[in-house]
Amino acid sequence: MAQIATIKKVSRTLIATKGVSGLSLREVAREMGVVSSALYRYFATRDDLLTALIFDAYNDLGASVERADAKASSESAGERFRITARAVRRWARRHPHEYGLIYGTPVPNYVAPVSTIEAATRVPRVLSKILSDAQEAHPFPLNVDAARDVDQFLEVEALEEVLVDVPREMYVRALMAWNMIFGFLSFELYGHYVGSVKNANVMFEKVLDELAGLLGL
Amino acid sequence: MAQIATIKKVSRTLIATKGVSGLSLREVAREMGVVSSALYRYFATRDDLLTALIFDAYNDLGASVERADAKASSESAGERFRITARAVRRWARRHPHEYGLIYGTPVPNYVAPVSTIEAATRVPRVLSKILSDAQEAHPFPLNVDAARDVDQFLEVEALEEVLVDVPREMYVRALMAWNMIFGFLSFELYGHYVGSVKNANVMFEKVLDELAGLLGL
DNA sequence: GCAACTAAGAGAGCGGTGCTCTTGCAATTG
DNA sequence: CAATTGCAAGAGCACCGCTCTCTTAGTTGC
Repeated sequence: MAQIATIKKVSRTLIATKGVSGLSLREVAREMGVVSSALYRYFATRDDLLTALIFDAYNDLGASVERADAKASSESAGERFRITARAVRRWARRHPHEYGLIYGTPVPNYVAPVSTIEAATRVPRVLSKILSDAQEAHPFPLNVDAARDVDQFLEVEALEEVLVDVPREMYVRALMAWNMIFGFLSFELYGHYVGSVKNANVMFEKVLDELAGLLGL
Repeated sequence: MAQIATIKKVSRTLIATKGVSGLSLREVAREMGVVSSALYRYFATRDDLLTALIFDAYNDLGASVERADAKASSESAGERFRITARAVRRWARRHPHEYGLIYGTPVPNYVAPVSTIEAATRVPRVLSKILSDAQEAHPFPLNVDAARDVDQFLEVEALEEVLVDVPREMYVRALMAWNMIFGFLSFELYGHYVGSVKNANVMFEKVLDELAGLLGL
């Protein structure tokens, strides 16, 4: 196996057990039976390795969600929304540290490269497709006022690339739903539901119900 | 000044400039003109120092929000909700790294002590009071079904201590609103709105409008 | 078939980290 | 005055990211 792939694989298992702050190049090297300086031939810095892992995590999550939606193509829009949202959650719970890598506190001075941004839109794209399909099937009565000034605070040109065929009236709620899903997972994974939510599975379904209502699904 | 207070103060300025991962006991000691081992008399470990800072951050945020709500006591419930939510956001934007300390990726193996949990409920308590006041003033028509099985997935006994006089029918939406506010801030502060939201001030107001609608405010 | 080049790891070392343990000093107390 | 206590200093351990030079193994070109 190419060394780069091995390094990333070992790093992922290390992150899975000790968290991202517990990832050290020296330990990766030790695990590989190689001296630490050898790794610098493949990753100039620890942050470069993290960037590669972030990129992979976005794509892994994106692929999982795309797969889930593809399998649910015959379902109703509301069901597809729930299925894909559950796929996001399942991935997050299975890879909590990789989730933290992409949706937790960013490493200081980290600037996402363009390729990462691209990978990060895969989940929103899936949710967007469901919205536009639903809107096409039976249009949801929308408040036209909501579309008037969205270009004042949203990057409509960029959003149109992701929210294809989604009416502008829905942009705010669509962003909210996206945000709510990941906000929920952060709260769940980071322990903010301890003492208030005892069955996150059920609570998540309730949240999905509310979001579906908000989105007219 | 007591050494403990000095250590925390220096730590806070250090965190503000270099982030939480950039906080080192040795640098704190250097800044104080003292040798690093001296600090271990006051904090047995770096994590203990962080725990103290987390506790302070929760209380600082809680006090800010309580103050904002107290000043808005004559306003309508909807306005109070917006004012306190804005206070949360203002605090988060002014103390992004302390925000990360409490709502970002937790340090591995970290377990919040009871005192911290108590401090963490100050914001929810304020939001809850607004809800119960509004419900008292003019009751919001609630779906009684929503109250039926909440004890199946929520810690109703513990929640009743915080959500005082808030009808159970609203528990899910109340938790969602709380979660949405912090989810929004995490997205805003951690750069997930780059490329989609260009004016977070306005977007936040739109989100508050939606949440107010959801809560009947 | 041999020389030249290249890819990849070894090893030493720098300055940094959290943390421990022993030592020394100074103030306070009995 | 003697004893105790509080507090900081200093040395040192094992780890970290990262840099630099050196050696080895393999490949290429003639």
